[in-house]
Amino acid sequence: MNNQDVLMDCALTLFSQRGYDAVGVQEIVETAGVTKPTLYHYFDSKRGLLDALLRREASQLLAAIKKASIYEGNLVLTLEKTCKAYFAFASQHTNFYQMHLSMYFSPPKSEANLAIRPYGKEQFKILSSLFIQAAEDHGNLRGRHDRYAAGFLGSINAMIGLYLNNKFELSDEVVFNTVHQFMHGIFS
Amino acid sequence: MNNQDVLMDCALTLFSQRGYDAVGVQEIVETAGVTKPTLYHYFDSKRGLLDALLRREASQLLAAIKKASIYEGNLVLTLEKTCKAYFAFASQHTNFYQMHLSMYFSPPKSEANLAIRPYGKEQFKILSSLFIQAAEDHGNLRGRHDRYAAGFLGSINAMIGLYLNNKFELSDEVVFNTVHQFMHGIFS
DNA sequence: ACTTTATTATACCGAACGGTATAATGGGTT
DNA sequence: AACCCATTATACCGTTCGGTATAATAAAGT
Repeated sequence: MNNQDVLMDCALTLFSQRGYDAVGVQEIVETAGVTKPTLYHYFDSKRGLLDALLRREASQLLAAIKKASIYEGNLVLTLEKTCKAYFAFASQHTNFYQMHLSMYFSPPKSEANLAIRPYGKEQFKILSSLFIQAAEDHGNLRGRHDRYAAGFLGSINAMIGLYLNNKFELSDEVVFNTVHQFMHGIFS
Repeated sequence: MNNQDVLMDCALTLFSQRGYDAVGVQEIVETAGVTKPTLYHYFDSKRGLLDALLRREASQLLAAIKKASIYEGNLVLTLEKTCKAYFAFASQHTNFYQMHLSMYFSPPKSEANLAIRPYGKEQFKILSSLFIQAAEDHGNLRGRHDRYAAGFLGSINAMIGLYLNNKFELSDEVVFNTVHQFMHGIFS
């Protein structure tokens, strides 16, 4: 395993637990067992390390969501696939999803938020376009794709939040419940 | 206006835009037009300033939610009142709600998260108990109060997130839609 | 054996960090 | 006028911040 990946892995662990600002470069390189110039050899700056980390991880998330959210006429099925993709990714990349969440909601002018914004926009676009496509078959959805995308993602992240706090597992049952509730509400 | 409040207001503005870690004590006192010892006279530390700020603002939010979420037999009505209380507070305390959101999702061992955790727990307890009470009238809700609390709060915060990004206003129509969608799904 | 090239270690930079010691203020009370 | 006391200003503490200059090292190619 090369030092680039070791550095990114260590940075990911530290960032996900205490945040980008609170973790110093010194601590990262000590954890990785290398020295500072090594870090600056691979990444030009602390921010460069974060960007590389996002490129490596967030692109995987986006690819998974993009693939899962292809609409083929069955909205429930597509939402379930998408929700499942989120849950699977969050389970397999727990640290990264924690960091991703914290960056997504971080203050608008913070370094972390500026770094993740493009990926957030992209994520939102993917979900929005899903609801736009679905609105062609279900006219009563029309014109609300932004709200639906935000609401659906909010529901998913609420469940992942519970998972990250060890409240429960992200089973297929939770996938079903999340989507079913989104589609039909809590009563049915 | 006394310097305590001026300091808290300035800190709030700065924290909400760039985050607790990224804002130095020096910048806070300069913005407030005072000097460092003044800050340390009123608050023992930077963290003490944050705690005082949370005491002042978050307690208002909790009080508003607590009052709005009293269940009196009509779940839809109670959820609408609660949602409206969130929206009203977020509209009137934009900066604080932005900071509150970012702290709520901040890394689990970050200073910000440790500071807001008790308020987060309390908030969650208030919403949970609402669904527990409602389950006495609606048996099919039973045993899922955690998921409902998280999901409802997630939906609310998703809308407030859109509002904070200037996507739209938090009108009564959005209150109705948010609650209605939570209760009956996106189709009806 | 020699050179090249990628990678690493040591030591340091100025600036900003959170926090504090000391003493000068200035307004109200007696 | 004398005093008190809350509040403030100046100047500084040691530490850590992100970042870098210089050179040693080690492996690979010729």
